[in-house]
Amino acid sequence: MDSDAIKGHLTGPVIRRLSEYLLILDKLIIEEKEVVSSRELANNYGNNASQVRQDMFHLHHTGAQSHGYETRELRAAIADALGLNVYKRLAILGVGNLGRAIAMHVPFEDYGMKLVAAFDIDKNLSGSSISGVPVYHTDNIQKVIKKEEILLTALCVPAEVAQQSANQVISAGVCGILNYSRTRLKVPKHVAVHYEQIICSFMQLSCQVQHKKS
Amino acid sequence: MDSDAIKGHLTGPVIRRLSEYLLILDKLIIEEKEVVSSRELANNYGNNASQVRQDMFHLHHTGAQSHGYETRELRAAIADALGLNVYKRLAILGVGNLGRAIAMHVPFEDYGMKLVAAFDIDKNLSGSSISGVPVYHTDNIQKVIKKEEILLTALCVPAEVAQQSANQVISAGVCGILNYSRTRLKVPKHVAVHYEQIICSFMQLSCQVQHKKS
DNA sequence: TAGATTGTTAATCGATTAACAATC
DNA sequence: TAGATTGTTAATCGATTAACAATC
Repeated sequence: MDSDAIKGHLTGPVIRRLSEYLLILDKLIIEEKEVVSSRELANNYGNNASQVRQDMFHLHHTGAQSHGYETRELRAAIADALGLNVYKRLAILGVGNLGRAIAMHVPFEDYGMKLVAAFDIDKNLSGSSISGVPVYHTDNIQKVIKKEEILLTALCVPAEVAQQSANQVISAGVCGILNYSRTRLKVPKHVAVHYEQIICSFMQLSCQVQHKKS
Repeated sequence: MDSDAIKGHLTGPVIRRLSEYLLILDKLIIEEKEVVSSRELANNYGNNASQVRQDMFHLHHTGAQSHGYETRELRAAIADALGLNVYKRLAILGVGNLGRAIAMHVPFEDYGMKLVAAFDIDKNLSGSSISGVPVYHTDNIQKVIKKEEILLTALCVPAEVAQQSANQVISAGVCGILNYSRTRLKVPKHVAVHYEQIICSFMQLSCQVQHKKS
């Protein structure tokens, strides 16, 4: 397969946009729209048609006629390029409000992931389930991660225990962490960490709003 | 004040990094570290010293001696540049798990914002409070937003009602929206929208992990 | 055919990194 | 002084935008 070679060339910004196009396409598909032009897609996303076409170019997606892209075909091409056809097994650490929100409302199955476990330090939660997934006590992190062959983890624990939790899941084989805890993590080079500092998004918004006014 | 002129020149990527530096500095300050070098800050954030110094340059922050930056001074300079000294009043729409998580765990007060209201369509929640903030029924959005002079809103409602909710808050005067609902919004030009598509962050992580392996 | 829209290259723009003299 | 580290300019790199021939 040369799709691996293609994927290897996608840069961060392109990957991000492709994933956002995917959501837009899914909405269009539900609306039974069969064809979409680069211009329409750009209007939806908020960029310009040139960039959309450039992104398709990176994707090597040539299945387009000269009157737009087939929504379903494009959806499949993007999903393939992002590797969503190879299901990734996922765990959530911390079943507070945030962990719960993610477990319950993020449609992992539609986008190449499968939530298979959740962990919490609260013993009252052990043995319960959320969104059809068992909640384990944090004592069992290593054992369950290995047994369930979990690759990705969302860290929704307090900052104080985040590094320790990260260490545990990494030593059990996790190689991708989405970090919602308000702290920077030290991890080995083979592990990818994405930081989702909610407060930083608020600051960014706040800062931009202010300029518009003045 | 020329601080406005400075702020106007900060670009998106710079603003984002500055806000992240702020969190790192706060950690260092708690640890009673009084001076930090561009190299140390870069190690914490995960970029390089050159970029850190370039960011300080954009900030016009010259208060540095030739053996590092005073953590407290730098903290203040960044907060000033980001406009965090002018408190922004904030509301959360949707008190589900996500809205609750944000209300309870995001330290707005430390970063120039003040949460003053929450809204939910569930009448059982009306009149209750969360994190010391009253929860109103969505029928009162316009009235309360105006009365409380709310500028920013976090949208934590289901996709189906997101556009409608956005319309309401915008017409009441909100000019910045942090959108956690899985949908694109159509808004007038004077309104800033930041998209936080959680599923897209997972896809990005998943995609990158895959390449590291192959 | 005329019109719409793509695929692709080239031009522009902006962001990151490197380099180094100046400073304490 | 020697060493560490900044401030700032220049060089590099990458991402976005523009342009337009090719296609249906």
